[in-house]
Amino acid sequence: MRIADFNNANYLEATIKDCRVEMACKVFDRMLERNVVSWTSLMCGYLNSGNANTSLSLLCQMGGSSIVKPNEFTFSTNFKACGFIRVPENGMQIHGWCCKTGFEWFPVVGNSMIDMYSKCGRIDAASKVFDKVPERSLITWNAMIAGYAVGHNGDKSLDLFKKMQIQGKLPDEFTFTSTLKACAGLGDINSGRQIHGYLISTGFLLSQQTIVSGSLIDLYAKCGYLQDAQKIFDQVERKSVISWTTLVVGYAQGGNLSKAMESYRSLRKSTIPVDGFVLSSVMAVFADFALLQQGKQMHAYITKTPSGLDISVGNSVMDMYLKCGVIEDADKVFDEMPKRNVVSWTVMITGYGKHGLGKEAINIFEKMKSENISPDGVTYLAILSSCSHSGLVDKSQEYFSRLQNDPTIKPNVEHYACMVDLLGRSGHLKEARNLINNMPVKPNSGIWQTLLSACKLHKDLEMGREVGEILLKMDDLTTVNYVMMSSIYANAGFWKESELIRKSVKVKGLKKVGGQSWVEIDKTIHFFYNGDERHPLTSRIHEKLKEIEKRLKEEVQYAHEVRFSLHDVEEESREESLRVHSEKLAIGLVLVHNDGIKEHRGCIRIFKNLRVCGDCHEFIKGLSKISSKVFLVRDANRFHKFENGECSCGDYW
DNA sequence: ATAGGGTTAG
Repeated sequence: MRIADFNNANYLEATIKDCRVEMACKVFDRMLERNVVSWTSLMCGYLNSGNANTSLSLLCQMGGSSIVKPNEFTFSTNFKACGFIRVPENGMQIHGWCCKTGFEWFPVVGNSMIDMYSKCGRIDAASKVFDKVPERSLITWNAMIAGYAVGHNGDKSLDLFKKMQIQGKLPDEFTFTSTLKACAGLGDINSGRQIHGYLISTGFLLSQQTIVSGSLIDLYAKCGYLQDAQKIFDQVERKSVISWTTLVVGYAQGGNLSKAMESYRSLRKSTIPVDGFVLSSVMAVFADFALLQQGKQMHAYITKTPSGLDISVGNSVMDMYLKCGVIEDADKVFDEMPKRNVVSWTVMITGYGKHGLGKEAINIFEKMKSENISPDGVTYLAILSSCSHSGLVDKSQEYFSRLQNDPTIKPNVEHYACMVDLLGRSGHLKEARNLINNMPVKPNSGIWQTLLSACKLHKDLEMGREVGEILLKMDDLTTVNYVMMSSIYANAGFWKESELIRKSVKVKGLKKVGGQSWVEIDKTIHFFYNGDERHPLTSRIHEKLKEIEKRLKEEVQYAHEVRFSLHDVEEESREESLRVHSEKLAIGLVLVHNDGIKEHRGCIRIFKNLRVCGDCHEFIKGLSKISSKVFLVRDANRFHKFENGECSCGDYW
């Protein structure tokens, strides 16, 4: 078992390994004479069983000894330990120790330091070490190229790849896999194809087929060339579960659900056992598509399979239940997990937040401490957005200052965007603007979009104009940016400007994502576009919707008015809103289907890829009242639970 | 006893 696999290994295996280390430790304790080799061996033992912390504390003990001194083997082992558990602070200390003792000039030490800093996300520190290495071996180059590739500096990986060849170093299969990863990250299919060519001509594609093909599958899949990915996959003689996972994820991320499932089924038919990686990947597909029945079925399978105990698998099951709107089942999985990590807690906080259960999300956040798990950047994002979904302004400011005072986390633009959103929609536009101006990170187009939608909500034409200009300079390809600007002008009565902007969208030929909703009935998923008439029951659906609208007008004074939602980041265009929105069609189908059934249990679950519009929101509210049914709608942003004429979002979304 | 590569969950 490689160290990197440990997190996902099942517990039985880990325990066996642990027992061996325990025995080794007893032997070590009874040794009369312990030299640097016995110390280092023990550290390696712990590290290989995933216990990096123990290795580091042994190094500490060694530091207090005047008899044995660490050597280059000891240091590189512990750099690996630091990289494994991502503790750059410890790594830097050991780095200093190496400098004092002169070990920094040993090739192994330099190489492992580059790797350590890269794995800890300190890419600048890694490159400083790289620059100082007196004699760069192939391993040195590879470590640095890999560091850049995983750290989203793919262009630098490719630069180094060229440089090393100029200096006469021949790349090997390690170099190729890292540069392929760089290409995949950059979406640079041309460089990727070139490297594919090298791999064929150098023979590495055949000699290292399984791993190298894995990188190629990932490259083609990430760049959207699924046919090429499939072709490579088909040619691999000894397919590994990794190749399979890469392909499944590739199809899923390309939106091709049926191909993703087809690949997974072919893995199950093969003799290769599934692992935690592929299980959590497939479960994530069910979560995103809200396929509750299939998710449940797989959950049942997971409980019978060894890797079902992996934390990441449990986390993905929880996330699936939450994204399907079944909080109770997620709770149960969470409570019964044998071990939880920071992701487990974050999944729960995010899930509760999206259901508008801000106070419960806060409870979960505070409970983390009892298990000695510290929040990370994503956890803070989860709690901030939970507060935001529930309108808990004070609480979110409290958590934001906790985040700023947390020395282990650097707030990123997403954190600031969350605060800008909260300030902006509560009407503190100037403060929101100031926050952007004074934050230590570079604003992206997303944060300006957030501020712009707040300007629109509060009808601040002056700031809206200013922000719109900044935004369109950064991103003139996204339709919603124009739509928002146009409606800010329209709201202020500047019809000409408004129309001008709308026209420029048409001239540029920008496209937007179409609205799509779906519903699961008796294990079948029915998808609807806006104005979709493909469903065989379309005429009955339309009749049903008309009947409801008539009753709504009579009974709850529902007016077919188009109310602008707060975040119309994904607002559907005017033309589209004249057609029947997809969520109404999905609801219509459920009601038509239910006509033949006397009793139906539970709530009706609808899913949508964009945000629900104001009109549909009012419609479902009214429908929940006159029908005495509960509707749970997951849109792109959060859940809306419609019950007795009211929505859990409090009309504020 | 040591250093570099393909996949996963928020």
